[in-house]
Amino acid sequence: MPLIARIALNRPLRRLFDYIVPEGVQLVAGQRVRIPFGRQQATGLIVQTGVEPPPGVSLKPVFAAMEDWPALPDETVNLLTWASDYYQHPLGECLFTALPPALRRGRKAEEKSVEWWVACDHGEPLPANAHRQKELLEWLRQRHQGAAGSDIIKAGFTRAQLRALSDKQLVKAISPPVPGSKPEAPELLARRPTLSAAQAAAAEELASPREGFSASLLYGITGSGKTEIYLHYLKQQLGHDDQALVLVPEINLTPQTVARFRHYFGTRIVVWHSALNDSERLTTWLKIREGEPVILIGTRSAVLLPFTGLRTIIVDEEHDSSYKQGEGFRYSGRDVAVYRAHLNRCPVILGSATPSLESVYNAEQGKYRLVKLEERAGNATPPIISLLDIRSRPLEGGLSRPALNAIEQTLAKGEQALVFVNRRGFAPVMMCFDCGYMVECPRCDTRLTYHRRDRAMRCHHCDYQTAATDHCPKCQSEAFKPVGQGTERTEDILATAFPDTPVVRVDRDSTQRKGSIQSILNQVNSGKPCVLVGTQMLAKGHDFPNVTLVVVVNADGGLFSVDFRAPEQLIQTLLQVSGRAGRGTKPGKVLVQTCHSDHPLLKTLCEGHYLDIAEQLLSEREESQFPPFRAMAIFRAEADTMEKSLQVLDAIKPLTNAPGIETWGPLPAMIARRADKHRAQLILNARNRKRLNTLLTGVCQELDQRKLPAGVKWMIDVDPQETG
DNA sequence: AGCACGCCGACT
DNA sequence: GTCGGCGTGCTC
Repeated sequence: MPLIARIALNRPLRRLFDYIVPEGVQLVAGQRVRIPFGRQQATGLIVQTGVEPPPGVSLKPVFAAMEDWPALPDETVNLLTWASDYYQHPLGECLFTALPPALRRGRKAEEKSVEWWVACDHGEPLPANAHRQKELLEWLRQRHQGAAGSDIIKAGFTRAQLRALSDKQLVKAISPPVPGSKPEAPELLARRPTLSAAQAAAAEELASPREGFSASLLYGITGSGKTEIYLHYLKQQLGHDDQALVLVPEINLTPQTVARFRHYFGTRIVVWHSALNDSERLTTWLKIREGEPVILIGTRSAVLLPFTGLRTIIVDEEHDSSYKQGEGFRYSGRDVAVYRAHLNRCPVILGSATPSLESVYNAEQGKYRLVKLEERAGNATPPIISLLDIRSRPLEGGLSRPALNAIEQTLAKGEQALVFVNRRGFAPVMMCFDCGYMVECPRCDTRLTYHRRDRAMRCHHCDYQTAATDHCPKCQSEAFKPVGQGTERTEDILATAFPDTPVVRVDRDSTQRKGSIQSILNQVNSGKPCVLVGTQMLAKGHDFPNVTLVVVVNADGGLFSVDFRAPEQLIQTLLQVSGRAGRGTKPGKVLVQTCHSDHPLLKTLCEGHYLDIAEQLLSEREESQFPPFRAMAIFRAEADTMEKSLQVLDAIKPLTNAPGIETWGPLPAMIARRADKHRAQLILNARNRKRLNTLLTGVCQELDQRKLPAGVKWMIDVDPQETG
């Protein structure tokens, strides 16, 4: 009786495949194998061995194991098996997300051997005109250990120069020195962040890894210094052989953040984010897999890496919606982190100034330990927030007279102002003032956004873009102008109003070039009066000590949205951006322009205590039976016609008919057509999460067997972030 | 996802 | 008469 192994492939198939384990081959769960699949070859991951062979299928044998060790340790296989079930995503695709791209594609699990060059003592003389070769030789001599070929190129030399030196036997390639983790300097190891009394008290309340699993919600107001607490915690609690994971939103993973951690932990800090190339990913992945005691700072996908000695997880800005993957394997990095801490019997710390309602609720339920830090570090005091009703006030570039006056006064005092344009709902579009036409995307149900810098109109939902025109494309009228607040227009108005002051725009367009964010930060950190204009990006993380005024151009975008999360997100954004004011010694002021100054949500915002607002929002969620009081999942469908999408969801709807589960829809998505796909959704709202999960598993099984109309793609989104 | 098999339109 | 379009079905 041959041994049978059950294998997962990186394919969108909700099933596994069985293979014969050849005589003399040892296979364990998590191991990578080469297998025949149809008439191709594929890389598979062993899920189970010693299974009953399925009746009536002739099995093929595994070609070979790709390593004699499991690429994924049991812990990681267990984590992803859970996640596959929880998020209803095929196991194979889930498991493969824990591999670096190189290993997914079937490459060997070893680093490409680096060519290492050293200078020789003797060799042929250099010609007098070979200046660069001479410089390269000098450069290499300086580094007595030698240098990797790639570093030589990075230093500005060329392959040809290296080759020329090699031909003259002035340099030679040797095997690279063993990197070996050299111990950090004792003085670095001894560094400790200095904590205020309030910070120390909060740090004290966090559970130690020795206590096994615990989840702490660190509620620390903006500017309270949560990072110092993380650093202190890791210094205090992490053993020398332990691994730790620090999750951050993509936008927060800046060189400054990493440098701050490196100051205390040196080379123990490694990073994981979308900008790494394949070989950097492989190198870091191998470190993690080999159990090197690193502290990994990473974005969402870092939570899936094959750690073997994980003893602490920190999720910074845990409320950030970018922790939820929006396509494919739609997991929440934060929620997976909590489950992983559970698996590892280790602590997880969720930090935020504006925690998600889910986490606040879990704290109330006693599932999370609530640790509060309500004092700003240093002498800073929380900013004063006030509403500025702009009904029937003339606006210039979105700014009212009182707001402009406040900016003027701030600048006159030698301080800095920040103008926040909440783009959600207010992007500049080109409109004809004669016929009312607004330029639409040909592939989506969206309006094109006007970008003045390059006179282009772009769709923010697909990659469509076109040149802006002077006339209305419909009626040829010349009364064709951008309307709505964009950062560029606001920037213009401010530049005109304050001609002697630098106006700095911070958004995706202005920071795309490498290093430009740094020059912006340098300008701001110089402390000289200036006005910062920007979107989301300004709300995150950065410390601008001389900013004492924040103006929110329009707060109303999220007030009346159909999305049940909109009010929470609005408040979080407003408080995060407010937190940019008064972080130094001078007090901060926040002006929120709105047409609804009597709106209860905005009124509570001014009273400023986030947990009270969260309480209010939670009672609204309870009343309308939304998460976290109910478990939610969405079936999404997309096809070349809306009819097909709706038809598939109509077919799914009766399958979801179960006690304790409400089904809403199907309805076209808020943006019904996106990149020429017509999208619809069916919302499931369940009293019990386990029952919902069981139901979804059954529905998926049924749908996999049914023949559905061609060309329709359906997917499940568990704990959706967006219900539009 | 790939990839092959299969059945209908414009070409050497 | 064939080359090739992408619809449908299968992969242990």
